[in-house]
Amino acid sequence: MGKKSARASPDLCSVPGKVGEALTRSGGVDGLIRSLPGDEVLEAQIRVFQACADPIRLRILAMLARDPLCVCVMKAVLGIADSKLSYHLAILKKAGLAKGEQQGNWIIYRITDEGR
Amino acid sequence: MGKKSARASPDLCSVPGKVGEALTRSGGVDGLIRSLPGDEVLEAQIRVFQACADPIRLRILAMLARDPLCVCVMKAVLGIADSKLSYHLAILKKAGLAKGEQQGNWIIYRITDEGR
DNA sequence: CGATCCTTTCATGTGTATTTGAAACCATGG
DNA sequence: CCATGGTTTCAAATACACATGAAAGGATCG
Repeated sequence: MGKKSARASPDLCSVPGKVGEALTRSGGVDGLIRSLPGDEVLEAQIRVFQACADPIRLRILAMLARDPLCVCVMKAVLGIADSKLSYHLAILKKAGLAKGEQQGNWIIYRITDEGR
Repeated sequence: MGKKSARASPDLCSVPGKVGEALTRSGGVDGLIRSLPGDEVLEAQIRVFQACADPIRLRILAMLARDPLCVCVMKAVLGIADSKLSYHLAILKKAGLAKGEQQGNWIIYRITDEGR
């Protein structure tokens, strides 16, 4: 029994020849499902891609790739409000692309290896 | 006049020594602004990152990286509605990460070099 | 301690991405 | 030409990311 599917197999009775062959080679629909990356892996990747999907954040990364900078300089370059900048920096931090380090009165941000 | 800035220079009179040196080396705030990527470049990058920032689309790319597939197989693997799948495929196409080619009754999708 | 500068948090408003189901489109076979 | 299976388009509902200004935190210096 059950040579075809664990998941309710929809009308896959007929697919183009080449696709069918490749599909069989990959272990059928079930094999394909198993070969996909798990949720945790996906979430980590998405956090990075999502973090890079914004013009302000890309500009921040471009700046930090040159030199570590404090928030006030980045603010001057980007011409945006403090809170806005802080919001984007937090996203970059959570994605592991940048990190900030307190130095006296300032916080110096630098890009991480991952971010580069 | 204007040795300091085209853009209204906010209080950059005092930044931490190291940051100040690096900033000078990079041509000051204005130099930094000029060194940033232009809007068109950013938009293209964002389209790609944005396209990758979704679990369904990442799974689609993972599948297509193995073999070209028709929509019906992807639908079976992902277990989502047709229209939803079509929506995500359109985004991947627009970002240049995948392309579809009509073959008889089916449309075979394959990953592009960029997508890989 | 009080003042000041740098930075983050909060609450709210706004727009854009995603979901969903119905309807339309397209190619094939009877 | 009509019926059918595969795929996309459309319009309306929902969710989520981003923007904004006010308020709060933290460190330094007098």
